[in-house]
Amino acid sequence: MATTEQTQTSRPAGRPRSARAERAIIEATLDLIGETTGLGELSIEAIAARAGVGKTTIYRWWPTKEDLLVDALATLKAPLPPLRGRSLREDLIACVEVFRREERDARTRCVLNIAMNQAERHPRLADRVRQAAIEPRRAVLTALLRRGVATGELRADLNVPVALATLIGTVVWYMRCAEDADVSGDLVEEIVDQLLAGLAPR
Amino acid sequence: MATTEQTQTSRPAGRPRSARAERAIIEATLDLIGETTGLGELSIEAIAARAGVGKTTIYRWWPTKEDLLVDALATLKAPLPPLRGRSLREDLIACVEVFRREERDARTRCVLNIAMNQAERHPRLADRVRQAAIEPRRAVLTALLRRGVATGELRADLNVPVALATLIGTVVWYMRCAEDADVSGDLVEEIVDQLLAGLAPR
Amino acid sequence: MATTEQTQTSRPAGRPRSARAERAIIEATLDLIGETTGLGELSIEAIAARAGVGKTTIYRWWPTKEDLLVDALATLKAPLPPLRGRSLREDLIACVEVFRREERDARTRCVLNIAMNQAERHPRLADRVRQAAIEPRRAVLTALLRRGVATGELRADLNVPVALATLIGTVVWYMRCAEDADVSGDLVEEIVDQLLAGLAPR
Amino acid sequence: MATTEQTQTSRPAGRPRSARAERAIIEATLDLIGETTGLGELSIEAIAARAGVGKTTIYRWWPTKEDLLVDALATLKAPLPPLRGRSLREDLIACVEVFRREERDARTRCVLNIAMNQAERHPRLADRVRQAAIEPRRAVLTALLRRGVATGELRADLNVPVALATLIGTVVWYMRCAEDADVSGDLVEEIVDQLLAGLAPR
DNA sequence: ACATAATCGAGACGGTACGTCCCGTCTTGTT
DNA sequence: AACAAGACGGGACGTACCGTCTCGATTATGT
Repeated sequence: MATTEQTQTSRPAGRPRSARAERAIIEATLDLIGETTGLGELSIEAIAARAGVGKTTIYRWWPTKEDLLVDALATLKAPLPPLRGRSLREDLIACVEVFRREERDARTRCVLNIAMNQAERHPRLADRVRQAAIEPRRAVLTALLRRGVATGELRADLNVPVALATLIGTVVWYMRCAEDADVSGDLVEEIVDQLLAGLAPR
Repeated sequence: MATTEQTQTSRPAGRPRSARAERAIIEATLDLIGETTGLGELSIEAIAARAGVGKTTIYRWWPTKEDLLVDALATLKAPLPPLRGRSLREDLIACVEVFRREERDARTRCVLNIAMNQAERHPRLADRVRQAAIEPRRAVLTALLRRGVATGELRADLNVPVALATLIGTVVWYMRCAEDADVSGDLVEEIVDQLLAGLAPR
Repeated sequence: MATTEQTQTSRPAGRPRSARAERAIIEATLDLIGETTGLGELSIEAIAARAGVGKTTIYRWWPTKEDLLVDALATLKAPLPPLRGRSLREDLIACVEVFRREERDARTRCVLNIAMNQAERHPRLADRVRQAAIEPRRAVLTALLRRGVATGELRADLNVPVALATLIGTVVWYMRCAEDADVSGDLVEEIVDQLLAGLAPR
Repeated sequence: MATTEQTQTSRPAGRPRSARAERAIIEATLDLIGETTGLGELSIEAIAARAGVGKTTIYRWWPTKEDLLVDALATLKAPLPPLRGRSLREDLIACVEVFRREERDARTRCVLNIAMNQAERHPRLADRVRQAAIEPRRAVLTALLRRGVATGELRADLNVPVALATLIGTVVWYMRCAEDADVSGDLVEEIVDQLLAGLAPR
């Protein structure tokens, strides 16, 4: 058959993209976004310098800063919630724990920053981040809460989205705006318990 | 008593500071921070242009961008929570309502952005914003919750800071990250009721 | 007879102009123009500071920089050529000597700078300077040369303006552009003698 | 021998310097210095604007304004004095004619301005200008005068530098300070003739 | 092996905003 | 009034990055 054709993936000829450069760029982006306050302060020049790469190489593959960020943040995808235990309470605590731990790392914290603050300025970016980072956790928690309703652990008329927002919102607010901005594992349990108290049937 | 004029301390000589310029600068800053993604993208040049003012006049009074922002955001201080009604539920709803409404305006929303996201980058600014914008509301809500405990409307072992974070955090998270990022007044009631259900004695 | 009224010249009421300030301003202007490269670098701010005077006081009396310079340079008027001796040669040497000495002082040198270089840019200023500073010397020298023609010391068909330009031009060029930019009194004599040799009858 | 290509030393990597930009900058500088009164009024911003160039590009190659001026004025180097004729008189006239013509152009006139007036303020610049623009002419004229001495057309004890200053100084002074500041070709001849009359042997 | 081609780094390009300095104007209270 | 003090709107300074553009050098593929 033919000439340049390969069985499946015919490479287009020419020097192939450097995996090393790509990794270095993503890594440098994550480092710098963690030290930065917004897209405006994240400088391509600085990324290139830290990655030991020409600016051209960045612009060749990511036309806009958003594109680069989307790819970079995607790699943080998280270990995702963990395996589950046997009771609703236990599982909820485990889920929230993951959230709590991620909030302590500057890199992953900025994912939430973007999701929460950049919706108007960078809707495409915020959407992608929400899709990649928030949605999976929401799905897991939603399933969990629904299961609780099914098993009778939670009351039947539960507003699941509100319950979900309560769980996450409380932790996030506490960690970011409380006087003692630190949240211990114990506090997570307390939060979950309080929620459960309010949502129990009767 | 007398007038506001002072008897002794004469003004320091020279043309006095222009109130008009100061107002215009603060106003321009608020306009632009509302259209911006972070301190880095807020350009003094743009503020000066929009305010119809020389850059010098800005730098004369606010050495750093932070200083300017602190003063600008201070003017948003908010009408603050409203007068109170007669039941705990009613008052909580009123308080949260204020929060909800402020979250709809880009200008005031960015106050929270700073308080929640800039703590590491601009600690001085974040602290001042928290002090000026968050603390008063926290105080009011805390008093409200304590009153609820006193009157027996809330259970005695209530963890007040957690309850407070739940109230605010739920609303903020809902408005910023929920699928349908809009929150109606009804939803506010639902959130408060759910909280009360969990916190009621017994 | 009234109070503040004077016999003849009724002063216009209000605080009288400060002679001290005027002197200080003129003096400061001369100091600074001597350290400067052109009107553009002569700063009113600097003059006011050095004179210990408010900028207003300068602008009140001299609408433009040119006006101030004209007044300032006028005070340099020079002792003008000296008394004269008994021979043409002696008098010419005396005249040129004055020129030579003035060229050594930065303040008076700048008078010539303006006369020679600023004609296009500041015609009004250059004209006034020429009128005040150059013209008198030209008149004296011209009279001198004419007398020489009359007494038969110089040839009858002498082109007086050219002879004059030769005398002054040679000294100026020598002092400003020669390798050893210094001109001794002996050299002045040599220049005059050479001119006389070329202009002698026959 | 071979081509102008060099075998070993490869270019230093990176985009090469733009000849177009360099030319435009030099040209703009000359235009503007011709409309200006001194270094202080020559604004880099204006040069960049007129040249259609970023300020960076100027600062990259010329750290100071002086450096830029030196390079710019060097390009005016002049067609230099012309080929020579057969008599001393004819050659002197030709030389002075060049001088006269250059004094009519604002661009080249400012070369002399700098050489004559900026020695104290910008010694480096004045020196370079003298070296590049004055010295060659001085050399040619000096040779011419020495030849005249050798051929007996001029007297043996001639002070060459003084004679040279007389030639140039007379023309310059005449053109810059005489009442009718214009100098015709005829006048040049008259000046040369007068000089020769004074310098002829006996 | 060798032309072809797409990559890479380096770095110059035309720009924008920075924060500073000084301009010339203005607006005070004091003399 | 005239004065000093000094704030005002404006504009150029020299620096740091922006995102684009040219380079020579490198590294693969397809004859």
